[in-house]
Formats: sequence, C-alpha cells, structure tokens
Amino acid sequence: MPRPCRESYGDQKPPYSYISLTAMAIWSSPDKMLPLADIYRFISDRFPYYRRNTQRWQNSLRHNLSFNDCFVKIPRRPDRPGKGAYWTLHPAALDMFENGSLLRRRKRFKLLKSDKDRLENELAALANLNR
DNA sequence: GTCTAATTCAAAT
DNA sequence: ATTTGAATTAGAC
Repeated sequence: MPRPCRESYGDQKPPYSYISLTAMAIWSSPDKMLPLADIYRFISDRFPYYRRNTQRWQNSLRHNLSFNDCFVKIPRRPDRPGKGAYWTLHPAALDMFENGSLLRRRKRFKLLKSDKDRLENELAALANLNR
C-alpha cells in the first residue's frame, strides 16, 4: 500500500480495487482507523467516478470489510460517539500489496480460525469495557 | 485457457 | 450497519 494518492482519474474508473481504496482511506487517517461513512467520503472526495452508483459500490465495499480478514472492526469508545464502529487494518495485513498490483492480490488475506477466534474474543472483551 | 480474487446482487441478522 | 452466500466478472500467470 503506497501513498494516499492525490491524482484524479476524472470520471474514469481508477485502477484500484475496493480493498485498495479502503486501505488507502484507513491509511490516510491519523489514527489508522475510520468509520464506514468516512471511508465512503475519502473515496468519493478523491475519485469522481465514485460519486455515482453509490448503492452498488458501497454495498460491495461493505462486503469487503466483512469478508476480508484484513479489515478489523473496532468497537467505538464512549468518548468518541458516532454511528458505526471503526474499521482498521490487521497488523499482519499491512504488506498486503507487497506485489505490484493494487487490483488483485496474489492471495486473499485469511486468518487461521484459531487466530480469528482469539482476536474476536479480545474485541468482545474490549466492547464490554466500553459499556 | 486456468485459477482464484474481486465485484455484484441480495437475503438474513 | 454487518455478515453471508451464490453467481458472475476479470486480473495475473
């Protein structure tokens, strides 16, 4: 994952996958985590192409967040109120795009079930503390 | 042309 | 808003 790109592709579809765009958005934020609405905003601000067909690509984006283990949902802290949870990148997925292409990774990032279960337990515990 | 990641539609939660 | 699945599209080799 390289720099938060500033170049514009006009109304043409930018050469990035939703995974890449989402990673850029999260990467660009000070805390390296963003709520869904801010991810949407990052993408549509930079790429005019994504100011249309919002229902389609936003649904696809959401599908990616849930489906790919590289995105981790962090419960909101009570002192930072708002709507959805925060999304961040799994530490082990930071080099996800080590290979050149931002369109397609060589392999999908998947956690071992044991690691995934452990992570989910930790996050559940965190959610309890915040309540 | 094969392999499989990415996208889309969409139901269920 | 989030998770899941089936079907389809498409990038890398």
